[in-house]
Amino acid sequence: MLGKTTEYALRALVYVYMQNIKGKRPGYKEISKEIDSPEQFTAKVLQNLARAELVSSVKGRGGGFFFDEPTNPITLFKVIEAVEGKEYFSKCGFGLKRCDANNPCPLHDNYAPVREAFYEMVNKMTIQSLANKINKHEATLSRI
Amino acid sequence: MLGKTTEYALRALVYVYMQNIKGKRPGYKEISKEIDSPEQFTAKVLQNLARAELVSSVKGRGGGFFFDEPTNPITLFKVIEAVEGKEYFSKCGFGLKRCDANNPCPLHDNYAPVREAFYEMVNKMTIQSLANKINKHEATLSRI
DNA sequence: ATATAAAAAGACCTACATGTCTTTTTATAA
DNA sequence: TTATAAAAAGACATGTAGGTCTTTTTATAT
Repeated sequence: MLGKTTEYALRALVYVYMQNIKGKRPGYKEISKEIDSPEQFTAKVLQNLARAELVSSVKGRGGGFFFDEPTNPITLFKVIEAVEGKEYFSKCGFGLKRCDANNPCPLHDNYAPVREAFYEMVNKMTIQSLANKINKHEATLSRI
Repeated sequence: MLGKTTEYALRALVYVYMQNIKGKRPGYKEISKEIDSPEQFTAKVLQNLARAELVSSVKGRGGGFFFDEPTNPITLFKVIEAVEGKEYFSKCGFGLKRCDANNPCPLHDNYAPVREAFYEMVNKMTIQSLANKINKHEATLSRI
């Protein structure tokens, strides 16, 4: 359902947060190696996330990516919105230009609750909560 | 969530079924006009659906698209599978190669029920049930 | 038989997501 | 103050979904 770019973004931010907790600021080379993503493309994705102010970065020796306020939770929704665009959760599943409760497509009534469940899930889950699961060994970031 | 190609496929099949009920076999020109999709591309999508045996066609004068056994319901799942590929409902939402209940990604537990709800929905809904909603004026096929 | 109207087929094109390479900028260590 | 290590930036390349055009095949009406 999500594009590869969004997958890289999520994995990268989770890794950055996990390293930040340890007092480190990883660079894109380290990040891409750890999350198994294309190096240069990952750098670009992180640049875009930095521009969208979802993560911070410092250039130069000892630089890297980090969260300015690690306690300020970043929902997956914010990441999806930044990468996939604002319409991701609003466009009609049947492809109609105008589709709402008043003028529904034949999928509308059944599709809406599914999309709503997805929406609520990504608004509940955060980069921090994903990282915590990994730290508690309840989940993994590795692709092996 | 679904690609444009799948949207065209669903709208086209619903239209074909609605015309079949009236004893007609619409061609791709008529279909694309009615569902507001690109003519030649719609022809291709319908050819692929015919190859996948989700719809039948006859060439030549008076030809067009139709369902061999209109009473045999076609789930949206079958259409999605044919257009998007078999992995659509199985690939990991976090991008991990191996991700299951035993070796979960940090999204897994929360993502699985959302995907399951989508899966059940598209297995319950059929081309016929969508068409019936339109015939009962409970929904519309038009993009206006 | 022939003309016609339709789908089938396949070459080609376009836009965008994905990915790579090179150069520039900048912060810090030495 | 110079060298270095890092991100930023942007040009370039590739892959794939989406879309168009032309030719071929075939069923049917005449």
